[in-house]
Amino acid sequence: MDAAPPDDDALLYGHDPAERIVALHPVGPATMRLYRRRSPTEVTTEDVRVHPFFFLSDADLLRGFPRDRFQFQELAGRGFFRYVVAFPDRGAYFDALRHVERATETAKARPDEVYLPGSPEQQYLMQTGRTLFKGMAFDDLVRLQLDIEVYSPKGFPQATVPEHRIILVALSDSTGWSRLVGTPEMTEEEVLRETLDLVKERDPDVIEGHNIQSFDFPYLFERCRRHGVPVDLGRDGSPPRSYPTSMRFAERQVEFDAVEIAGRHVIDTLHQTMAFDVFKRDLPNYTLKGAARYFGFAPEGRTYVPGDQIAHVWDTDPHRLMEYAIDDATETERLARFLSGSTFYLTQMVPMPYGQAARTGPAAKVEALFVRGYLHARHSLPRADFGSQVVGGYTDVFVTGVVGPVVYADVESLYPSIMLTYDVQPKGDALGLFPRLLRRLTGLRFETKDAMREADDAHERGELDARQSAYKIVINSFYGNMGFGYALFNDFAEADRVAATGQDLLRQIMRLARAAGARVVEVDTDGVLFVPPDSVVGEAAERQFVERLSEQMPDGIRIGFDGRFQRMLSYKKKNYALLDYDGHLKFKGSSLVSRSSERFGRAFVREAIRLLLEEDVQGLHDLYLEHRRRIEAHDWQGVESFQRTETLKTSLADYEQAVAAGERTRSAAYEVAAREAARTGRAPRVGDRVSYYLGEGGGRVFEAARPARDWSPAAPDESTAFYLDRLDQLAGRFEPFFETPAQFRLVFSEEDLFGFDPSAVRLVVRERDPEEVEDDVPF
DNA sequence: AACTTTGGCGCTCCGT
DNA sequence: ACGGAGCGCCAA
Repeated sequence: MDAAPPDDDALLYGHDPAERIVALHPVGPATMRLYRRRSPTEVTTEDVRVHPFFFLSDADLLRGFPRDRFQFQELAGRGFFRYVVAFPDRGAYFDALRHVERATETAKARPDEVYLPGSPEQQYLMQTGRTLFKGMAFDDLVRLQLDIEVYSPKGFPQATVPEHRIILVALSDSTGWSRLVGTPEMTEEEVLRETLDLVKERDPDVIEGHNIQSFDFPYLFERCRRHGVPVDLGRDGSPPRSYPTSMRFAERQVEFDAVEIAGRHVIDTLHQTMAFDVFKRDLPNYTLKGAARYFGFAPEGRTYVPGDQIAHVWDTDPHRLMEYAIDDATETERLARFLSGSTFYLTQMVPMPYGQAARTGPAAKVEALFVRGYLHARHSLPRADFGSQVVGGYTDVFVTGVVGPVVYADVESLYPSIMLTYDVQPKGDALGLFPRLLRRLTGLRFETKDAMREADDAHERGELDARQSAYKIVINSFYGNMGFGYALFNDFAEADRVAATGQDLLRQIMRLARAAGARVVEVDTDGVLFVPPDSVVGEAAERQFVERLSEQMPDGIRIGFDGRFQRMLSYKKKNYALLDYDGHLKFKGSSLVSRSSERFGRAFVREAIRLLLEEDVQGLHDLYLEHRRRIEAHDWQGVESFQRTETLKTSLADYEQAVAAGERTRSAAYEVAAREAARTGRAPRVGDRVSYYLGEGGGRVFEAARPARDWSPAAPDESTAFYLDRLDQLAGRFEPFFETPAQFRLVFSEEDLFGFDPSAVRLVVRERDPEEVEDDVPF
């Protein structure tokens, strides 16, 4: 089977036949340039006329605006946005927006009587029903990787410091080509000119780099500006454009100036890595090397050069730095190949340029699909409802302590299944696109997964996997979109109905499992962890047990077997550890594995849990004493062992303002960042990570905190008292696992006047009866 | 300007 | 000493 997706579904893949547009960008007030791939190397251009447009609630709002400067059409249906208004050029478009703004007399820049469907490119794709990359496979793209090396003898490289300069640029592309630019004899200007010439010569569709948006590109452009080298990287010879934007990865926000290059796409593998980790929560860090090692993409025996030694290595052994740079480019290519497949396939569905699809969240993509569908049907659009969703997933824990064996069963695609089975549809969706799209996407995903299973070529399997995960992303976003306050097609009551039905189903599963003799340990949203009845022994029997549960579910709801474990340490809701049959421990929840804990603390908790699972009381006591000893002796691997690292969520100015207003209290990370900024003159950015430790001298944490890099093993000045407290605090988590608090204290203390006797200590399992909470379901 | 949701735990600060 | 509030990180 061809890895290219179907293109016969207008709703999903647009209304035009396959045409292989790889890029587009506005070139005038009323034109858009299309870049079409004709062959692996030939890209043709074509200028087309565009009509910037918006949706409007009331035609009267344009009364008095010159009639020859716009066209409008009344849309069908009783939606809120009942008119679509198109303009001959972007000047008229913006004039009209200002006109409407005045007419509505609101101070807001965007009166809510207008709906603006995205960037010019997105508008073009929406109104023509086109998509990018149609009929293409991922490998049809030419992707170029770029990695710069900067000479900065001391301190962080800064483009504005004259003596910091670009010495080396590694370039490679997806055809296997690669090149290094830079020798000790070359001037920076020569390096810059050759780099730009090579990029233009390779004519890539996509430029990729790790942190390229915030480091490589801004740095490169600034140095070019200083040398008067024109940055004509656009396919039309235009310079890059940039605009401030931000991306969110779960709780983390990253702000940067997004770079756009005419006719090409810019993909930052740092962002892709962070997006990946939102689901995995497993990466050691987000550096190129860290991510490459995690995924197994590091070239065998690759060269490593620590950042602060780049200048030194360049002076003494330039070839080593060259190997290092090309290894970086290789890793970037592998990372991008692995991480961008699903976005590539999303771009074939959603009317958005590739770079935009990589930057926006899933809700924006679902909305774009809906708006294109409604525009094509010439149907009016609903308005976003005010309010919020109330109901969420059901979570509870009934057993704490060490139990086993344990089986995890979950409802497959819980929310999508509910939405399909119970005919969920947001109230604004007059055309019924929601169920149609959901059904079609689900069908395509199953087809793709089937094809993936049958594919014998690993490469083809990879492509199909990327495609099915693109479907999955969109499918799962349908639910989130309904509960999103700014979504046109939101419906909080309907979102609540989905969540409440999910709760209902989960309680049903619990009852069935208990009735069949299982002990339910913990439930969370769509899955149940339970100890199977004594009669169920071995994987085959366990699977059969789950299958019987599944058979008792309503049609359309399937329960899957999602794992089996030797033992489990159940702590609290959403917090537990699982020991699989290979002896691997898996941790869940922030109280056991949070990255905000110090490394030594995480290691302590990990080892303690392993010992608890083995019921090794003597081992626990020894472990505790060993950690105490190390803290008292300053016996660390380095400051990394006990530093805390936090992400700055707001600017220092906003933080100070919030503190002054009494909206929040002072916090160590911001205080350390502020002191550092005052010292170095370099203001920290939102999303920056700050590492600090607690110095001796006491006081509140935010007062005693010191920058991690100031710590020296030669003169260790961390607060031993604080870290001993910290150890006890962490040990305190284990108290409920012991028969009595006194027994717990015996294990986690130094008092062994009469010697430590583990036989006096007993671990317990505490159990609560689920019936007592099984009240009526809210609906 | 852009923005998916609710549920949960632990740490820190600060007022009482 | 205790408990609420804010925040960061995590599960799904």
